[in-house]
Amino acid sequence: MQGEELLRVTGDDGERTDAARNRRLILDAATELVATCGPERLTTDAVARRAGVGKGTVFRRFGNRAGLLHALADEAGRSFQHAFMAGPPPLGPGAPPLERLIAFGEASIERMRFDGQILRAAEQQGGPDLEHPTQQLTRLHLSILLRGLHVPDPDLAAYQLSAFLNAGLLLHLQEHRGMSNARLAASWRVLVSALAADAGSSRSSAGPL
Amino acid sequence: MQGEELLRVTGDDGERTDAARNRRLILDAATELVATCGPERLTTDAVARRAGVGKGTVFRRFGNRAGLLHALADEAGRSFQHAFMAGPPPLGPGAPPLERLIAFGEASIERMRFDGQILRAAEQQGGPDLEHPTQQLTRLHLSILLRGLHVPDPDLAAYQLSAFLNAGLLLHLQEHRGMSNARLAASWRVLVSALAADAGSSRSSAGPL
DNA sequence: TCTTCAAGCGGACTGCGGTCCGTTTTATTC
DNA sequence: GAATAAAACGGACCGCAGTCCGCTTGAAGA
Repeated sequence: MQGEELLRVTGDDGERTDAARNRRLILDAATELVATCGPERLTTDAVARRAGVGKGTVFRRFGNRAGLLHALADEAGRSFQHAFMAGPPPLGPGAPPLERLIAFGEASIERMRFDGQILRAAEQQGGPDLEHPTQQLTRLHLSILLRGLHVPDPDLAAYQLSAFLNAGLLLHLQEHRGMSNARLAASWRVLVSALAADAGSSRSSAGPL
Repeated sequence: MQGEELLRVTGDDGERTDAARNRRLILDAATELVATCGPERLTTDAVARRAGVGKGTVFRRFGNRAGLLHALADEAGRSFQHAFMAGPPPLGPGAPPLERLIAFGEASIERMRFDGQILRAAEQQGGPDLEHPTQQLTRLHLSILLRGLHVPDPDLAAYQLSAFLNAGLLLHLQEHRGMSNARLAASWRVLVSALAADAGSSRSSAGPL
């Protein structure tokens, strides 16, 4: 009967200390297992066993296997996020939009070398979660740059462009089709340059860029 | 010791008659079940039971659940394939490449209304199979049209464009983001028109289209 | 410190995808 | 029609994702 909805500030977040500790244990265990056997062999049983927690705890913290993989992918991608949001140009702020877009694509393609496996595993587990915060942030970044180029429907164009940058496709082209990063980057450059040129020319009939 | 590698022609294909009969039984059973409960609730056990065959038979014929879903999707998409390969323009042959590209995108977007569910289910089952014959045919079609527009790397550009036309993305935009088919089609038109204009202008400095 | 109870915990349990292997069917040859 | 070998069959079996529910822990108020 006393203040039903009382606020408990226990850790950094509204998370109990044992819960926070277990979250870290699980993430660390998962990271080790991925490093050992690759993401596709990562079983929730193994993670729970290695972390010394019950299986239910893994699912409580991360919802499902996809959530766990996304959490791992996010940790891996944090430095990339920082690079395009606050790092040096042309990837970070300071360069003109088209150059930043080109740099973003090139960096995404390069990144597959390191994070591709985990990103693909996260994507393929139950269909890519297009509304995951990381995905949203990526698209927000793209749409701002596209708006800077005066592309007609930048939000939707951001979906289009990020569809091409997904890990499943890029890794496939690199591994199974043997395409070089240079070739992938060139095609990306053609695509975004075409969008930019088209938008520029339709805005003022003789737009130079 | 007698002719080890002897050729047996038993049915239309190199398939035994019981095998062919069971393939049809399984496909019919799966089609009915999909119509009843939707593709995501389609279990291989249920298909086998309904078809009156063993579970092993389902897997022998179709490899896995993804294979079965792809087979269903292919049946559903056969008329679409025919439309863009041999139907009336602008989707079929006879119209200029840019118009056919635009029509192809519009038709793909419209198609989701009918085949979207199955296509998405097939995609999401174990990651989209980019080298599935149907996918290859789609990209071949796109790359031919793109080559007609003198786009630099048409094979790769076909991958880019078909990435945007995948069912998971289109259905998400339609259902979860409430985007109209008109809006999706408009953005598609912008994209391919930009590619065409860019390729045309770089080929001859004052290309009119 | 003691009480209270929401939050967290964990492992047995369920359902489904996929495999395995002994049995049956089919087409061919003699 | 009998023999034969390959192909197909089917259901018991296995591994893993995800759920459920009774038990434990830890934070807040008294």
